[in-house]
This record gives sequence, structure tokens and C-alpha cells, in this order.
Amino acid sequence: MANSNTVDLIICDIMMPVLDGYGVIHLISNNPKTALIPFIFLTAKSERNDFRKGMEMGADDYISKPFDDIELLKAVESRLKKSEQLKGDYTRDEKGINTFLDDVKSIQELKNLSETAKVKNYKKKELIYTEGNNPNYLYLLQKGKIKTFRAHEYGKELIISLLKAGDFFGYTVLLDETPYNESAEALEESSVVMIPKEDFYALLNNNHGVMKQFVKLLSNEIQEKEEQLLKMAYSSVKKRVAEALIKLQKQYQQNSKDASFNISISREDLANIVGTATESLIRTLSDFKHEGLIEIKGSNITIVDINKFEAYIKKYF
Amino acid sequence: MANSNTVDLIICDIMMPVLDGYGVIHLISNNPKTALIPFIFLTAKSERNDFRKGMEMGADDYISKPFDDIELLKAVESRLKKSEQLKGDYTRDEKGINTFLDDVKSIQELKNLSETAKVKNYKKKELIYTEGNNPNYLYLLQKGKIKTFRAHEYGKELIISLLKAGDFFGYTVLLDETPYNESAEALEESSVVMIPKEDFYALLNNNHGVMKQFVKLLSNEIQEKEEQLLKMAYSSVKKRVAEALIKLQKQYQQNSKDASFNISISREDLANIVGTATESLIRTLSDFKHEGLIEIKGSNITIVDINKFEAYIKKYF
DNA sequence: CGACCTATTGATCGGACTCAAGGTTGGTGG
DNA sequence: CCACCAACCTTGAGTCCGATCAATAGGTCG
Repeated sequence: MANSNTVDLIICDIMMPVLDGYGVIHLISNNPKTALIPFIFLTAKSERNDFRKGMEMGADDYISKPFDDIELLKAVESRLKKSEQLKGDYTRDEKGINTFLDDVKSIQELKNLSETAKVKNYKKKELIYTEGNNPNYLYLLQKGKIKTFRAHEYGKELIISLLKAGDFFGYTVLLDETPYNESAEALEESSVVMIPKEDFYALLNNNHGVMKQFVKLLSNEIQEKEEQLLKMAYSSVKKRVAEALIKLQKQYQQNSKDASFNISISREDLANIVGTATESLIRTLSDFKHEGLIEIKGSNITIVDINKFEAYIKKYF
Repeated sequence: MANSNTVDLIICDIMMPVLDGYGVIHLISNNPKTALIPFIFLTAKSERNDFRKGMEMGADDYISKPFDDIELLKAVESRLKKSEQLKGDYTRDEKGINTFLDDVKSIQELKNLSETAKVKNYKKKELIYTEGNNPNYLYLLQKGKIKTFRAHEYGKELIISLLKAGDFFGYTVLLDETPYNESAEALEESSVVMIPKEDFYALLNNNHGVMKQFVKLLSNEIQEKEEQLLKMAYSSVKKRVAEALIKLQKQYQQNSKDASFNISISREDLANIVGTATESLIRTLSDFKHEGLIEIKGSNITIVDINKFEAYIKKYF
């Protein structure tokens, strides 16, 4: 039964016909699928030797008969709590990814009080880390805007991500335990919280739920990158620019609820998101402007009507 | 001390001045950083009530004085073993990723004996799964060759990965819990082991070490995809073709130790790896042939001298 | 041995890059 | 507060890489 069903906890007698309790716990703990189920012995064998043997075989608790009902209930409660702690199963309480972030933030706050976590300020164009460096921190952007990018040849770079307040970054290399293969640069005045990697590892190792959320986050990121690859390979610059604009729009719209939101980012950076030359990007923007899809005021771009814009892309390409 | 050092196990008395054992375990178990350290009470308090209270507060074992030295040693051994099982820390014994794979394979073999894991055979060009389907299995390629790809427009596809015997696939969507956004197709006669997703989840949830390896694997994959994106954006077709050939070479060379290995893959598929038109790919191959870098026999491509080839790419581009 | 698939080559066209030059904007110092 | 400079944006012209369409050659399977 333990093998084929989802079992939260096992309460088991010792003296039983055919297979005794010791035999049961032996089987249970040697099967990886059941090894982590809390196991409580409930038995008439009250000798110290019996108790020791039960514990040595890996039982989590041992209650001898006669017993008080409250004793058993409390034992169950205690073991379930411990097991829950171990799994830290967020999905069960349906809080999802935000809980994970809160969790990291909460240890960060913890650290903030102590003196291990530093907050550092960066000016516009200042580098947070560069390719080849060894990572020592998990970063949390507190205020400002940051880009992470990879360099190709002289002057050519591809922006991997644009970060806004509340975003974590620099975790892939921490998880992979390799040097940075991207650089991070402040796009405006920014404050960054530096969480020592040891704390990050500790959190990950002690909390199965956080780890689980991370796995989800990473697989999601892989799929996004694959999608991006497909588009980079076969979509025209015009289409890629349009999609980048929509993505940016959606990414920043979370903050302000305006339907028409304006995107403020340098032409060069925008070109480096799309993966094209600055001039090509500008020509494309210019096309969109002439077609009445966007408005340009200096360096600010505004999508006039995002639905219309999306419809246009679908129809035209 | 427990908070600032790496602690494997705690043995604690109950009757102590200032802070008693119950106070200690309370602090220990409420701090996420220390909550998972095995905790054993070793005390003169041998009353049943004391024992119950200790266990209820989350102790992992309880030994009353006077005690036999062997008893204590065995208790320590048992708790360390249990904790190790819980962490499943592969990196500690430096076996790394292969151990993880072996682990999955071993549960797969386990399943093979029972009847839950099916082995299915696919003919050339047969589809294993397609975009939009809901995933139910983790796949393990036992024999043959398979490609996974994403479709763009009519006739255009980008090959995400080429799989050889021993490779797992289809896990990103399982972890992300979304429908497939890629398709998998057999390139030749292949046998695939289908591991029910429940088993995969069970393994992941019960074994912290496997999870950890997975996190590493995924972050590594993210970085590879980012690298690929950069190249797709800014490298010429010629360079991308050359790099694809070298990558293929290295991927398959593991099996046979020849320096000159030949790559057998259709021109169309190769073009879809590079992300270019079939004709462009062929022209590029043709160039390489004229420069004496590769040899072509029918559909087989052989890199004459891989070092020379790599040097050429570096110099020429 | 014919039908069909795969590989190759040719010719053409257009999208996107490069180089170059002129316009705008915003910040700084006198 | 204004002038000036530097950084950024925009447009033009030319070029080339790579896609597309088309046609032929080679190979393979029933």
C-alpha cells in the first residue's frame, strides 16, 4: 500500500504474524519511494532494548502500550510537522512562485539586520559584474533598472534580460558553479542587495520547496529561451522589433495601469535586445511610426493601441 | 555555534543551567538554517512524560541515562544515515551528474520489472510527441536517434536537441507543468522507455540530491541556450555551420574514439540545427569541401582534421 | 525500374548591415 | 541662464549575405 499510494505517515505495531514491525521498517526505508515517510512504532514491547532497536532501524518515534490517546495524536502532529518542514511544499498551499520570492526576501531581510547582506549603489553605466568573474552573491535589484548582456565582437552585444525592482539576478551561474558568462550594467541609478552565496545555498539545501520552485523557474526560462531562439532564427527584424516592444510594454505595465505606456530605453539597447544593428532598429521604428502604430517623442516610444498593434503583426507577417 | 558552523548532528542534555534542552530544541527547530540537523536528547530524565515531551518537540531520538556507549553510537549512526538519505548529497561523494542519471535509471529498471514503465518502439519519422500535447512521461532513449524541434512557419523548424542512446528528454515541460511546445521525432528506428511522470515526481520530491543535480543541469542548459542566442543573432551562417559541425562531432565522438568521425544527418536537419535554409547550408558545406576542411560522401560528412578546422574558424572569422 | 525523396547548383532578389553625415537633446560649466 | 559639447537619434547610399524559386542530378525503396 505504501508503495502504490500517497502516504503521509505510518503507524506500525511490532509483534505481527508473518512479517513483524522490524521487517516492515526495513522494507520501507530501503525503498526510495517510501523511505521518507515518517514512521512511528506503536507496540506492547516496552523494554529499553526493543525501543533502541526500533529507533536504530530508523523509526521516527516509538510509543509503548499502554498509551494515552493524546500521546499518539501529539506524536503524529509532531512528525507531520517535521516532514512538512522538510518538504516545504508550497504548491500544496497554492501560493506558488511569489512565496518563493518572499521566502528569499525574508531571509534577505534577516540578513539585512545582521551585517552580512550589503546594499550597494550603482551609478548609470556602472558594471555590477563582468564576464569571467567568479560569482559570490545572489543579487536583488531594490531600485533602478539593470541589463544583463553577453558580448559578441567589438561593440556587439545581446541583452539577455532587463531587470526591474524586485527582480533577482545572477543565480544561474551560482547554481551551475561556473564563472559569469554575462555582464550586468546599471541603466540608471540603482540599489542592489547582495546576498552571500552561502546563504542562498543554505536556503536551497534546507528547503525542498524553494528548490522545487527554482526548478520550475529554470525550466520555464529554458522554454522562453528556446522560443526566442526560434524567432531569432526565422523571424524578420521587423517582427522581432514588434514583439520586443510588446514584451517590454507588458513587462513594465504591471506597475502603471495605463493602456498606453511609453517605453524609455536607448535605441542601442533596444537594438541589442532584438539582436540587430541600431540603424536597422531605427528604420523599423520609423516604419511603425509612419503606419501610425507607435508614437515617438525623443527617446520615448509609445504604443498607440496595443491590441491594434498585435493584430497588425499577426495579419501582416 | 549551530547557526554559524556546519553541524552534522546535535546531542543535547535537558537539564542545563540558563537554557534547558527544550529551549535549545525550540530555537534550533525554528531557525530554517538549523531545523534539519538531527537532534538527539541524552538525559537523566527517564520518565515517560519527559520522553514524550522531548519527542513531541521534534527530537529525532531520546536516550536516557544511564546508557550503554554502543547505544549512543548506534543512535548517531542511524540518524546520520537517515539525514544523509534525506539530503542525498551526491556532490559530497563527487560522483556528480552520472550518479543522478544512474539513479533515475535504477528506478527505471525497478519499474521495468513491474509493469508501469513501458518501452515503445518508433519507426523512422514517427512522432513521439507533438506541440500542444500534455506530457505524461519522462522519456529515456534506449536505442536510436531522436530530434526535438520547434516549428515556426510552414516547413521551417529549429532543432532544439539531437538525442542519442542514454539521453533523457521531455523533462522541461514536466517540471514546468505546461503542455509541450516542441515536438520529438525519431530520426531512425528507436526504442524509448516511458517513465510515468508520477515516478519522476516521486524521485524528485524524495531525493534532495537528485533535485540539486537537476537544478545544476537546468542552469547549465540556460547558459548554453543564451550562448546559442548570441551566436544566432550575430554570427554568420558560415560560422554557425562550422560550430554546429564541431559540436556534432564532439557529441558523437564519445562513442567511437576515432579522430575522424563522420556525421550522418540529412542536410535539411543540419540546416534546421543551424537555423538556415537547406540551400544555404549546402553551399557552405560545399565551400568547406573546396577548402579541404571536410569531406563529403553522399550524405556523410567527415571533418578531416578537427584541430585544423577549429583553427581555421578562429582565424578566418 | 519507376516514383519519390534528397542533394546540388544556378539565378535572382531583397532584407539587413556598414559607413557616413547631418540633426536633436540634455547636461555642464562659465 | 546661455552656450557648447558630447551623446544619442535619424536618414541616405551602397553592398553583401542569405533566402527563394527553379531545375537537375543522385540515391533509395518498394
